[in-house]
Amino acid sequence: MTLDERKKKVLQAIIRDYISTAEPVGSRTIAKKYELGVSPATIRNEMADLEELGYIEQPHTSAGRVPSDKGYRYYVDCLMKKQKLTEQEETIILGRYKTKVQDIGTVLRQTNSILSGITKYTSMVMGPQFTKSNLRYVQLVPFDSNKALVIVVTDSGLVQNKILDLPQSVTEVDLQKISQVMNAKLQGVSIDQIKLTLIKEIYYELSKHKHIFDAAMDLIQETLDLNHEEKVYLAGTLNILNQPEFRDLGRVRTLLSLLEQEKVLKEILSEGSSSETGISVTIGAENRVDGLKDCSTITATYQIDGRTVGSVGIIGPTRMDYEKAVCIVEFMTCHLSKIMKDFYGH
Amino acid sequence: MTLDERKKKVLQAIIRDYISTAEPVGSRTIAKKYELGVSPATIRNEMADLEELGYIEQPHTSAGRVPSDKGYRYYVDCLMKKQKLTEQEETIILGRYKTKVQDIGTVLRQTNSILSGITKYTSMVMGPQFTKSNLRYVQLVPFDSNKALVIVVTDSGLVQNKILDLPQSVTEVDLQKISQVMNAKLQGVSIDQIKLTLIKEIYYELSKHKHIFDAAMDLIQETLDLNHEEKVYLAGTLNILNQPEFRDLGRVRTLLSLLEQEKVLKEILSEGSSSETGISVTIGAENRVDGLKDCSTITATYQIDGRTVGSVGIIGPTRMDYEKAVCIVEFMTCHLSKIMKDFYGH
DNA sequence: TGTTAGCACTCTGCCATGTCGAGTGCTAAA
DNA sequence: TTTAGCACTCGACATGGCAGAGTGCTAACA
Repeated sequence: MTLDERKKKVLQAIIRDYISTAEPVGSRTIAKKYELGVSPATIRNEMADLEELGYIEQPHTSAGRVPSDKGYRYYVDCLMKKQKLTEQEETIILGRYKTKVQDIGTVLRQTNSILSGITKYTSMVMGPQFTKSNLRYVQLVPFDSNKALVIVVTDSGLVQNKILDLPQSVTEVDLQKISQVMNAKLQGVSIDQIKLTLIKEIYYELSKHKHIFDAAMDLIQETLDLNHEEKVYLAGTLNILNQPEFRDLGRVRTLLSLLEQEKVLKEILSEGSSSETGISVTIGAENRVDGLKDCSTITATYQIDGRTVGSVGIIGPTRMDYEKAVCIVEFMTCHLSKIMKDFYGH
Repeated sequence: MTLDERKKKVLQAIIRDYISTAEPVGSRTIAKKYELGVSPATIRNEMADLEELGYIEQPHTSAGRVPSDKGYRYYVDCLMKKQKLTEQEETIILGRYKTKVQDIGTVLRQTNSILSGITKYTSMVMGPQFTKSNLRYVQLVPFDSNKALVIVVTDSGLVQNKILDLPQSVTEVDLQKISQVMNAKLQGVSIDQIKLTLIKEIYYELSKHKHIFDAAMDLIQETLDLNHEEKVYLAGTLNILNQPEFRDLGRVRTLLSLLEQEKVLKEILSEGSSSETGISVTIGAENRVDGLKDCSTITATYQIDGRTVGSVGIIGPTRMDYEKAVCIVEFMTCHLSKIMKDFYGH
């Protein structure tokens, strides 16, 4: 189903115009603004064809045309030219990062806020997955007479902590000992795998210290039973209020309450991870999440050591500036990968 | 400026009615719904008086009356009866808490979400202030060949961490030593005070270890230069979309973008901390934050060991159900104080 | 003196109506 | 195949009339 040159041009003109004005676009406008060298009447004929093929739609008789999801899809796949950010835009973005990388959460938050600020859409960033990281360090610290604080650090820089109840008999020295054994056995192992195999070895090691054995095993179990949820950062939710398609309060509510659910954000972001090119555009009804049927998302992943560890995405109306947005998302993920590389410096 | 009995009753009826219907209330409605034993005409006279005194207002001629800020203030101070939650409501609230307290952030988040869920307003919770807590434990952990992770734990259960660059010469053993010295000297001291006096002692202690002295001092400086911002949790922002006074998108945008700024939230919450009773109601234009002039806030503080460590608040339209809301906020802070007490168990 | 009934008046919200402009589809001519 | 012309459709907007809610005022009443 390939379109002839002129149809492509008309479709492109419609989409470009609609993206920038948010108004149904008529034959006259196209003839005037985009120099196709033909009269409105001719364009009307082309438009009738395009409508029949499903690339554009008419909100009602005697209104202009509006791109359909299929139209956007064609645009994204075939018509859109891949842009590059200008030198200037890149420096603006880079300038917004605070200088020093001190912790990974801050970097992700910054990235997120820059992304939503530049694109004017809503953006999300998902951090490295805790369970897929390797354990770097475990420490049990006495907290008060009958509680201990557990700190688990992964090599992707994530730190998790929680407080455990401590059996009476366990002393500070015992905690130290347990920490040591765990570190010795578990360092460098991925959090995922720890539960399965290695605990036996710890059993063996600790069996030399009979008096705390039972208590210790409970503690280790609890220690590793951490909150495995990876965090999703969200920014620029209010940007949707500036989109004319969200002048309706009901819609705003629906979308915002979707965005409050981390589950949904993860679902959106997981879309991209399957794609080979790393960047993925989902348009309107292609979205698996109900209630996002008139939104589009662009997602991409970032890497540490070539290993995909997280993703980044934006959400906007289907009338999104795909050309620009794709290019910004791409730049941000690249840069994020680069930061990670510098930070973990191999 | 004390009102006679009947005026009080009329004002109370107007406010009650307006709170529940959000419609300007007329003399007829009051005469019918609230049994004052007089005719609408009489009530009209009373209303004219009340309007002259500034307790109520008329949106336009031939509309009913609406309470003014002054009217609400009088209601809150004099007319409102202090309610108590029913047994049943209390069990519902308590039931929403997940059983085990594992970390302080989770407790605060839960409290927040319960509060906004029950009141149907937007709620905020501010955690213990990091700088006012006492240091419980510091640990420098090697992260990779030239970085270390610092973990600082306070006795209010806050954990902060960040990554530092490490000078070449410092070994794992050195880090351990530095941690030890810091723990020995700083445990139990409030974060506020650490910077001022105690660092000298550490200087002295570490001067025995000449070879790492300079590096160590830098590290300690950096360690203590943590992010001092206390976190404010926000929940139920979308609840405002259900309030008829926010049917207007512009207003929604103004309010939501205010709520995105942590600074503003802190300003709101700080209101209450000056009050003696612990609970504080701010109505409409009383609000210092511009853009909150047609909102009311109710804030209260919670304690650990009788020491005020954080606060809790809700934001709603001035047409807020003060009676109910005050009572819920009060209950929540009491309960929060109780949780804290159990948790830190003295 | 306080309370009430009655009445004229005002303002909003709603609906029906009419008009204007934008845009289309169709047809016939170039 | 392209274009000009024309009739038609639909939404946006302004207008006017009407109903309903509520008030303020006045005069009568207890």
